[in-house]
Amino acid sequence: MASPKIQDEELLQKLTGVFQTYGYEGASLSRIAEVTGLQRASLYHRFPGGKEEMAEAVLTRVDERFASHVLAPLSGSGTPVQRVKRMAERLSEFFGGGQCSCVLDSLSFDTKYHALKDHVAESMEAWMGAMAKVSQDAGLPKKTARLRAEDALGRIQGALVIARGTDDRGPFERMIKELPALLTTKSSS
Amino acid sequence: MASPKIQDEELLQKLTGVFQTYGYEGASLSRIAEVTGLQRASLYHRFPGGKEEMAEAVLTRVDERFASHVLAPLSGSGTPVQRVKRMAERLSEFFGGGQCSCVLDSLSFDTKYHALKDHVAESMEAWMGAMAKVSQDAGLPKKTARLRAEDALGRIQGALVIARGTDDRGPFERMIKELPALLTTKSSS
DNA sequence: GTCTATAGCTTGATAGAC
DNA sequence: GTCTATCAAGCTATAGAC
Repeated sequence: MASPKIQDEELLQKLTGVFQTYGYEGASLSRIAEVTGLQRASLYHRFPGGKEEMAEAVLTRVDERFASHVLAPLSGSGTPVQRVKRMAERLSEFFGGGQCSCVLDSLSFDTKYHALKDHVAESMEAWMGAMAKVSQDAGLPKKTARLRAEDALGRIQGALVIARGTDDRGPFERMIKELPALLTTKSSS
Repeated sequence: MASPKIQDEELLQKLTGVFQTYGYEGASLSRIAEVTGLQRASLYHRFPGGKEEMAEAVLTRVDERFASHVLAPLSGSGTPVQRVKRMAERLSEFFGGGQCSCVLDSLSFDTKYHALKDHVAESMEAWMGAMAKVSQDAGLPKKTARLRAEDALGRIQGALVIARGTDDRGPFERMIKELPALLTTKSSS
């Protein structure tokens, strides 16, 4: 065929959804084929490395979208508080107001592919680094900023776990509102 | 045989470890057989309902151990702050200082067994309820206490996700220290 | 209560036609 | 680039001996 049945971007988007919802082991090729509309053999044409390559591609795309869409406002214009507020808005969009799980959670359980866990660790590190930076911009000491960034990532991940477990997105929404103060005020809100 | 090759308590303990580490789909019967020392057929004798029953049994045991070991101090003697401190100690023990994942996370991803997610929701609710109660004992208004309990569960789950993802248990340890203030002080610490 | 053996299905992955 | 057909291996689950 001249053009693919499904474009890379849409393919990766659907792949991400499957890994978010079912985790690595639960994301069977049959399920992926069903969701994407491609047969298993076609998936191997797009990802010769199989499921491992699919998961890596998903993490890489999430890194990129996170950097360019969610974290970008952190190093943009405005006061640190304003920047974190924009980041929090993007974050909420990214996770569908809390109804989507994070692949850094769903893909961090043990599998036979060790490289996956390493990638997850790097993604978390990058995420925390960006948040620590804006926290420093807000005038917090370096070490304090780092701790706040760790707190922030923890709250985000925790709120997503609660949302998935209880179908209550309230905690996620509150966390989004509290994020600016958490990352920028000198004494915890 | 007169007595089982492995006692119920130890069997459930090992089962819990497998579900924590690999999630529901990743917890294959081969792996469970290997870890427990029982053959697959023997596992079906102990759990006629198969893997679904094993996961349910794990959640039920976690509920019990949580209630009797971790949450019990919350309704015990002492000031609310002292009670939360004891709970936090037990919590840290329970999760090996952060190196174990929580089955409420690992078992909350979509599977074909819907009842699992319902059980997870109930367990989270019970956990939050116990924490909200001690928070009320500390003098916080009912609604505030509930929000603090949601925050607390979120921080715990988030810290465990970070620990699994980055192999850094620092955030977990800090969270443990901050838990008493989070649940008992009138304005967030 | 545990075992060996096995059934039947699903998995991840490959070969080759179009 | 996608497909049908196929493979070996893994999976959950069961039957029946001891």
